[in-house]
Parts: sequence; structure tokens; C-alpha cells
Amino acid sequence: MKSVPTRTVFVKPYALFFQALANQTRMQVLHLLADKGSMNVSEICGELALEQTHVSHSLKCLTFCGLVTSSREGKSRIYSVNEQTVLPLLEIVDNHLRNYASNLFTCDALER
Amino acid sequence: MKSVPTRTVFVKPYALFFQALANQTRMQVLHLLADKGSMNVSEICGELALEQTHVSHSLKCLTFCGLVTSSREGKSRIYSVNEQTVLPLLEIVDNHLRNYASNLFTCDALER
DNA sequence: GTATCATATGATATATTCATCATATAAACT
DNA sequence: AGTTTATATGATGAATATATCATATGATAC
Repeated sequence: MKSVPTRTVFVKPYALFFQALANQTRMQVLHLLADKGSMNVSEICGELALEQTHVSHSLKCLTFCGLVTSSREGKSRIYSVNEQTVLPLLEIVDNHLRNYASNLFTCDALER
Repeated sequence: MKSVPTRTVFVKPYALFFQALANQTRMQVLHLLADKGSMNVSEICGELALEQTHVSHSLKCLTFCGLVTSSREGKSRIYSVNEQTVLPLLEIVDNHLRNYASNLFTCDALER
């Protein structure tokens, strides 16, 4: 019988979830969609001045984590943010950054 | 005059914040503190069966991002979670994982 | 003082993630 | 059928993060 390391297993999905958010490109896409509602891939590329493959990879990851959903519309695919999760999440983080982590606005990297 | 890439700059602190959470060890520490209230470093090491340096590095990162606070007590240092941010944050993610991302419970890695 | 206990720091090899490239698929139109 | 437009996928070097090592600092007791 294999012993289970205390708490070790249970946090993995949380870490994976936050990994999806721990990237500037994916965060840009998420903020843009939260702001504008729905957009197709070309529109996102245009707005953020990013390459199509880069945006598609980012959207795949966000989709995998349930942060965005999509539906086809002709040749395009329309992406929308999962408002239920993303809006309250960003609000909490917004407040946190102001009140407890204003250093993150000016630092280059994380101290580890 | 240098042109500012659309939205690019503003998301960086968000990505940095989420990076702190995108790691199993730091997530373990955070869950443990959220559960037990306050603990010193040795207690955390014992409970999670992790090396002291590893835990200290993790706590440094969490402190830098305002997710935990600490105070000295004799030779020890007591760490506490920032309840204002962490409790509602974990609740949102908990619901999200159940409702929109149950695949994260069983997958090995993120699809990108 | 120095010895011990508790925690923090800096450096490093390894492991992971990122952005880009080349290419594939999917839908609409001729 | 073939062509164009829109998006997705797989592979890869380069960049970044991780966990561990050796060591430093800080506080108390002797």
C-alpha cells in the first residue's frame, strides 16, 4: 500500500490552473476578452499585435483550463471569457495588487 | 516618443502575481497556512515533509507577493496567510475547478 | 565571549516553459 | 475538383524556473 504524502497531491490542479494565468500573453488575451466581450482570433491578433500561432496556442491553454469558451462562426472562431470565474478573480487580484503588492507594478521579476 | 504596445505593460503585475501561485510547493504552503492559521518554518517543514531551505525560499516568494506575512517569535518566525486575499481567491478557484476544469484533477500537465 | 537552534541567502545544474517556425486542418467560394 | 481565408497543431532552440547545495545571519542560552 502506497503512502500518500501529506497534502501533496491535492494542490496540483490549483498550481496547474494558476500556471495558465502566469504568462503575460495569456493575461493580455484574458483582459482583452473580459473587456470587449467576444472576439475572433484575427481580431485578438490585431488588437494585441501578436502572431496568429502565438495567440492560438494561448487560447488553447486558456480553453483547457476553462477560462475561455469558443464557438465557430463561418471560417472564424469566436472566443469569450468565462465571466463567472474571470471577473471576480481579476477583481480580487486588482484589489490585492493595490493593497498588498504594489511592488509588483515596478519590479522586473519575482523574488524567490 | 516611444509608442506603447496596446495593453502589454499593464498585465505584467498580474502575471507575476499568478506565477507565485503556479507552483505545487508554494500552493501546499498556502493551503496549509490557510487551514491552520499560523505556523513557524519548522512546523511547515514537518507537516509537508520538505527541506528547510526549500520552504524558506517558498515563503520569501509568497511574502514578496503579499500572500503571507510574518513576525518573529524568539528564535522562530511565524507565518500567516493574507486571509483577505487568499481565502476568497481559493474559494473562486475551488468552484472553478469543480464546474469548469475538472480535467485539471487528472491531467499531468497543461495543454499549450 | 561561543555553542546551539532557527531561519535566510546565494549559487548552480537540471527541468520546465516560451515564442517561433513549418505545416496541417477546416470552411467558404469559384 | 482547386483556391483562398481562418485557425490549429507539432517540433524546436532559447529563455526561465526549480530544487538542492553550501553557507550566512539572527536569537537565545550557557
